[in-house]
Amino acid sequence: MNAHTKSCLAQKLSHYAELDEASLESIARFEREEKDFAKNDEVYQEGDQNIHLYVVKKGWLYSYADLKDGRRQIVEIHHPGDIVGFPDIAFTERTTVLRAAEDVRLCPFPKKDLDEVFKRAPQLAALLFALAVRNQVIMIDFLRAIGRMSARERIAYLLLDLQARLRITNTTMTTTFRLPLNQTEISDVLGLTNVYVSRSFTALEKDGLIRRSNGSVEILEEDRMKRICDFSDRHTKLDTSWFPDGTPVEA
Amino acid sequence: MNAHTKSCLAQKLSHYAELDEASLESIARFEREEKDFAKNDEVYQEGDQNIHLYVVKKGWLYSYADLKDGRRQIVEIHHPGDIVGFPDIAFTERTTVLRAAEDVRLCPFPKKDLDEVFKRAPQLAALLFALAVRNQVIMIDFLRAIGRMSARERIAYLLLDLQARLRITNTTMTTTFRLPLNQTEISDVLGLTNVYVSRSFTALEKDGLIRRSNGSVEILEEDRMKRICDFSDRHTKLDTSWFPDGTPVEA
DNA sequence: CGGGTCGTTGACCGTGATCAAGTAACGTGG
DNA sequence: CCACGTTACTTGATCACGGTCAACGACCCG
Repeated sequence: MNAHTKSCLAQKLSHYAELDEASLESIARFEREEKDFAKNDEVYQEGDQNIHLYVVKKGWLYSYADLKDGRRQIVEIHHPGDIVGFPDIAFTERTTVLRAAEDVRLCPFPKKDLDEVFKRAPQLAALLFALAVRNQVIMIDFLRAIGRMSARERIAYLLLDLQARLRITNTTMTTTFRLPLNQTEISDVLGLTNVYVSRSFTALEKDGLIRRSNGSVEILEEDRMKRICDFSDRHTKLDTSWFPDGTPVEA
Repeated sequence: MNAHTKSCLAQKLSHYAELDEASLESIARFEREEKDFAKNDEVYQEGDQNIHLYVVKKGWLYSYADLKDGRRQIVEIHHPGDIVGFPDIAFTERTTVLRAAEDVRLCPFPKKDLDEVFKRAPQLAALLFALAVRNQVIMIDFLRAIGRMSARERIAYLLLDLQARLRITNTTMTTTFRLPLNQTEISDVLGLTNVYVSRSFTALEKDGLIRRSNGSVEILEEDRMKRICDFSDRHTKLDTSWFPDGTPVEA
């Protein structure tokens, strides 16, 4: 693969900063290998050795944590262009399970590759750092949603969040998007039950806020939705002014 | 300040890796300035310009996010030796409010200082990166707690988490620690109400799991507590094997 | 056609929220 | 010294959001 052919990852990262040569080369190295997984496959388990990171090429996945008694919390949803596995690089073992929400294609690469990034591509290192901490902000927002919002508000929040994330790579996207998660999975994202997700979805639909049709969601009243759950988009803007070298840009 | 006098921050970071010269110098630069804040002072507000990071020298603080209707979620508790503000460095504005839980002393330093770290001290950059992503794991654990645990379990979780964190810098600590948060604040951490925190605390005490006396908590049955909430310590171990240079150590 | 998954709907229940009153500890000023 | 406000915690009574259990229909695929 040519370092200048923009992969899904390069495209997502370029959205935030004009990448220098060293950075582009590193990214290309991340995507040398490809591996496919079927829907519901579990790429790794909690407790597995933790050697690789994964670039998502195609399809949605999610990471979840179990309680011993079977309760489950989905803690992150992964889309094409995301790098999966960062939270675990500080540990030798996986702390969550990674499962394919549909058929997916991943690019595994060893986390040891990162030391090269830190030594040779400080700009990319800074960008990865920025994305890692941004993820934390996104999780903070989710914490707030799960800790303090009603079921309806949480669903509104999730839909708006997904929409904002998908808009980064798909700039033409309007208000409709595919949602390849069933209601049990959604309930595990939001700390609810599948039954109550169903009821809340129906309620939102009756209120004219959204419309559903076979696996897709349309957000009809974005503004009202945003007011319901006090939504703020953390995805489109990133402050890169403190980055070293390269030609940092405000995206 | 001499780069080799171990500050609270240097001490915490050294716990994870043997720091090289460049790294120690950077750390010293972080702590040039000192500033005191009184209990309940708000160091910064949501929406403030976001120029500084802070090293905590003394006292507890917490970061919280508000909903418009007054509901509040505390998303992180900060202890001496922590660096506060990382989640926001990817943004130009603050996404949370930082408030002093008691009288505190902070060392503000400009986030622009980080570009030097990325260029000159790749080892420290990697460590900060590791700590940032570890934070994400800690938040994942909290998400799971708030999304899927009962009130009692959440309180058990919080107490064990605090204990594990305090043990990093205070290795002599046994089972008792000071808890300078009132029950309303605890309820805002755990997504409960102050009333129910009170009831759950009383219940845990009646069960013989903990004991309380004026602002301190003693964990009487650590093992049983851990089983209740399926606790795993994310604080003591860190995988530094992928770090560049320096002399990485497994702590 | 039969079996699977998924979403919906109903009836009932329980955890934890809400509202409210009461107590204890503390500092303040007279 | 006491009257006072304030803040923190506790306890009780009631309520509601969302959980639980169960039945049913739609759809898909073999």
